[in-house]
Amino acid sequence: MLNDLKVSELAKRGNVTAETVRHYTREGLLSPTRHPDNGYQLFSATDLERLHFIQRARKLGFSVAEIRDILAHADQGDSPCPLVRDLLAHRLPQIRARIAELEALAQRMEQALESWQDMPDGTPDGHSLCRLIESFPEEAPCSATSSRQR
Amino acid sequence: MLNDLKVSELAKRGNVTAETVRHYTREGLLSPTRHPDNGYQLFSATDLERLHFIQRARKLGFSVAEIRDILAHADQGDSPCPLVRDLLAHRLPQIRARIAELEALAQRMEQALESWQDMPDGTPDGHSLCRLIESFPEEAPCSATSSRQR
DNA sequence: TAAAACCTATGGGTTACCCATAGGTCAAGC
DNA sequence: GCTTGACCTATGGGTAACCCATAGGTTTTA
Ligand SMILES: [Zn+2]
Ligand SMILES: [Zn+2]
Ligand SMILES: [Zn+2]
Ligand SMILES: [Zn+2]
Repeated sequence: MLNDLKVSELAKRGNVTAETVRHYTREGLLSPTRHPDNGYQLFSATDLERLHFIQRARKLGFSVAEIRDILAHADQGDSPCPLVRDLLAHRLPQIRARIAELEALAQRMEQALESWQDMPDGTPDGHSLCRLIESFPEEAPCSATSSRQR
Repeated sequence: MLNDLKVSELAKRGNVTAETVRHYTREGLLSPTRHPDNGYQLFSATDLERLHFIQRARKLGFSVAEIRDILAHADQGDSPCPLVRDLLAHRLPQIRARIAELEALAQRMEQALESWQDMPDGTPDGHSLCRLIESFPEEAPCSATSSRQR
């Protein structure tokens, strides 16, 4: 059996850093026992399965907090499936919106670089700090690029 | 003249919150004087121009730390234009890469939701926590969604 | 037996703010 | 003159998912 893995051993098998394993443990996604003599954390084969599960869920965009909730449901014998479907269905349009924001930002950046090709470097005077940047409009207070996800 | 604005007055004119003005001040982008009697921060018309400049730069994707550097160059009479061009040229491909990551994530999410339509909700047993999530591969350790920008 | 490699816990850093708290200041109305 | 509310101040904690540094104990290896 694959029992009694130490932190770095579990990390190696899961292809993550030991710090990541400790992080998931701190956040309650993994619950190792302790070696009675030295206090080292001991992970089981089940924990390795959980780690693989966590990685799959992370790759689908679930947050660590959400995965903790999903695992808590499963640990209680309660089906997490409705929660899982709901979380993903709600997150997807947010990701799409974030992509649209970043696409708009990238286009502003490209337009800036392009229009700057014809402009010489300038020295700031009393009212101009950098004509390159000032040549761009500001309109809405940059909420398009700074809004948080979720 | 528009001198001697208090925090919330400058914030209102710049269409940001007072907290944002304080944040920029803490970070060294704005340098208000102090009212000798009550210690209130006093912003000038120049600070309002700087705030507008900051917002234009934020909208082009510059970080607060980068804008502080740009302003420092300008304050020393040194042209920030080369720095500005360089920062944007380096940031753009990173934004493009981030967009590609999020696009890949969105497609995984869509594929998951689609394939889940045919799957019933399940109850976790000893080895399956959630068959929905487990029906998806893991491969690379989810670096595609968790890698930091910059 | 001593060094190398590993473990522990704690706390600070990352980004661009937001918010809560406690206490001082100012304008207006009574 | 005084209360009330709106404003100001400084401090510190929160966000997401980790990474890293430190100090000290443990295990393994030479
Ligand atoms: Zn729940
Ligand atoms: Zn499920
Ligand atoms: Zn510089
Ligand atoms: Zn310039």
